[in-house]
Amino acid sequence: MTRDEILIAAAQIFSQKGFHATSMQDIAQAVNLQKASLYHHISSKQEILVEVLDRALGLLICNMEEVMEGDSPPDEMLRQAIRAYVVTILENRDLSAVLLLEHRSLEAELHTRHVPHRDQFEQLWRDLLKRGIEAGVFETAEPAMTVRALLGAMNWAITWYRPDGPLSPGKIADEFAGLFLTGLRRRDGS
Amino acid sequence: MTRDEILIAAAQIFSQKGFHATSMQDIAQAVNLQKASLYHHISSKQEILVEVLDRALGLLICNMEEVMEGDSPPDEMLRQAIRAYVVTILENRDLSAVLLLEHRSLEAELHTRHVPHRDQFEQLWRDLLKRGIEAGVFETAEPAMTVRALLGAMNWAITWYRPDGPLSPGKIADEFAGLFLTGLRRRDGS
DNA sequence: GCCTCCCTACCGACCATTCGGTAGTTTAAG
DNA sequence: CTTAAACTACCGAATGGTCGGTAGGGAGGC
Repeated sequence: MTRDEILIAAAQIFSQKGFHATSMQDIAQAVNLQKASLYHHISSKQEILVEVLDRALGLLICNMEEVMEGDSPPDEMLRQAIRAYVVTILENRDLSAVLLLEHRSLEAELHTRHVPHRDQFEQLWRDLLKRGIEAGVFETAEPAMTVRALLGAMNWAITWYRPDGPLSPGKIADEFAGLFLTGLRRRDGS
Repeated sequence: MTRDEILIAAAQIFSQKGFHATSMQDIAQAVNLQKASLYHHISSKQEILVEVLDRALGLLICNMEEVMEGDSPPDEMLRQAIRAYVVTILENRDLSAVLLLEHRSLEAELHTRHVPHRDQFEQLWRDLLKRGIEAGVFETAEPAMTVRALLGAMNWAITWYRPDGPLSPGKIADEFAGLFLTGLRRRDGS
C-alpha cells in the first residue's frame, strides 16, 4: 500500500460524499487497511485534503501553462485553453471535484495559503483575455467577470458530466469554445 | 422563535460551512436555543435540509415561470430569464448556495425524490432554447449542453459574488446575457 | 375570582454511536 | 537485528437525537 493509492482512494470518496461526510474508516476500507494503519502513511485527514488539492491544482496549472506558452492568436489559444481545461477536469474527475467543491473544508490557515494559488490560476485566464482584447479579437466590458462566466460553465461540468454519456470531454470543450466565441444568436439570417 | 427563523439561520450556516460540517449545536446557538429545543420545531437535521432545498427551488421556479409565460421573442425572453435567475440567486444567496452545493447531502430516498424537480427546472430552459432555435433566432449544435453551460456560468456566481463588490446582480446578469447571446469575438472588425 | 387543565415552548441531562487520532504490539522482508 | 507496515485495542470529544420535566399563558367550569 502506497501513499499514492491512499490519496487517490480518498479523492474518490471525497468527490462522492464530500470531505466532512467521509470518515477515515471509509478511506481505510477502500484501501483494505485498518483505520489506524492509515496514519503510518499520512498524518491527518486535513493533510490528505491538502495534498489532493495541491495535486489537482498542480495538474491543471501544468496543462494550462503548456497551452498559454504557445504563440497562437488569442482566439485560437482560447480554444486550446478551454480544451485543455475541460479535458483535464473531466479526465481527472475525482481530483477536480475535490478541488472545485471541497476546498472550503480546508482549515483556516491552510485555506488562506491555498487561495492565492487559485487566484494565480484565474490570472492566467484574465491575461489571455486581455491579450485578445488588445489584439482587437475579443470584446467584453468586464473581462474579469467574463473569465468567471467561462470558468463557471466549465467547472459546473464536473457536476453533470458522465463518462458513459453521449458527449466526450473533447466534444464538450469544442462546443463550449464555439458558444463563448460566437454566441448563441444566429448570424447572417437568411 | 419560529420554524422560519430556524430554517433561515440553518440555511445561512449550511451555506457557509456545508451541511455535514454544521452541527445542530451550531444552529441552536444561532437562534439562541438549546439543541433539544430545536426538536420541538423540526424533527431532524435532514428535515431542515429538505425544507431549505424545497424553498430555494420553489422560489426559483416561481420567479422563472413568471418570465417564461410572457410572449417576448426568444432572445429577449432569454435576457429576462437570465436576469430573473441571476438576481434571484444572488439576492437569496444562503438558500441558493444550499440548493446548488448541498443537495447531495440529502439521504438517498429524499435525494431521488428531489432530483426530478431539478430536471423539471432545467427543462424550462431547454424549452426556451428550443423555441429560439425553431424561430431561427438561436443556433447551437447541442442545446442540452448549451443550457448546462449557461446554468453553470450563472450557478458558479454563487461562489464568487460579494454584495459589497463592484458588480450588482443586475449588471452581472446583463453581462452574462450579452456574452452568451453575442459571444466574445469582436464583430465588424474595422 | 379562582382553580384546574392543557398546550406551546423550552431546558438540562443523558444516550448510543461515531469521530479523528494514539499507543503498543505483531508480522514479515531485507 | 532492524525496520517498515500492518494490526488490535483504545481514547476523549463531539455528534444527532431523546427523555422527563418545567415555566407560563390561555380556556373553561364553578
